[in-house]
Amino acid sequence: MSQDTIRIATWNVNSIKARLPRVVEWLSEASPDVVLLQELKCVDEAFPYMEIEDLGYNVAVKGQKTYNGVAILSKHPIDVDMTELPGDESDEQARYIEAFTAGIRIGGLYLPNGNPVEDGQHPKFLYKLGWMDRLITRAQELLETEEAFVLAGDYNICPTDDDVYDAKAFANDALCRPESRGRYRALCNLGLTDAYRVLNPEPHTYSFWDYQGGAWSRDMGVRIDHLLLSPQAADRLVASSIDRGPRGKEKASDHTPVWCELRTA
DNA sequence: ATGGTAGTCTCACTA
Repeated sequence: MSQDTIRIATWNVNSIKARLPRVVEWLSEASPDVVLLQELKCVDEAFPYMEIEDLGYNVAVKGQKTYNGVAILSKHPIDVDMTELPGDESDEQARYIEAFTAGIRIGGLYLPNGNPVEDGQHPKFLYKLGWMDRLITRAQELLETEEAFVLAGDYNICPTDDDVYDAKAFANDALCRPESRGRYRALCNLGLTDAYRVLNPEPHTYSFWDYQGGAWSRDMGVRIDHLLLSPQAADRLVASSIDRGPRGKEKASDHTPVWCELRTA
């Protein structure tokens, strides 16, 4: 007996233009229902709509020149609700897109890296923390609907020391700082579930490996790409995994896809 | 080892 499910994936591609062959290849073989992309590094008009739509996906893009940029791909129609995270009119970075598709609400996000931390007062670090506060507020609003939703993307957060290859070396990194982790925990403590971790308890499995220093071949990575599920979505969770395949290819992104599978009802 | 690599309107910045 089979049951209806949808698979939702997140992947920071580090330039959709440079990564297009890898993305087309992976979509063709993995065929997820919904895909959240980050770091497009292109404006809306430069997105390769045709190549993606030819694979059977609808596309919603929030792009930006050179930096950032997020997209939602879906085999179902996409009803876009917002293309920026509420709470700061002056924030012009393309890091958030939220839509209803495939019967579920989905927020795709590219959370600021936040380095350098310096004394904890560097503008890049403070921007990260402020952005996380706004994400917590948005999650609270979504939770009031009591509906299934997914907030997924590149969180630029290692939730615990089990999610980084060298905890000591990263102790003062914005990915691991207590201010960053505290806000991630606050988000989870609202009632959101880390889809990968709840089904995969073994420590030291990663979603990002730096291009430098042979990090991939030495498995020196961090787990920073997450799918957080509302209680109603978590009740439907049947599987979640990290697909390491794309990271080992030529001209790979430094991130690899993470996905979860939810029952549709 | 103040390095290393990749991407982008590059000689600088972001990650």
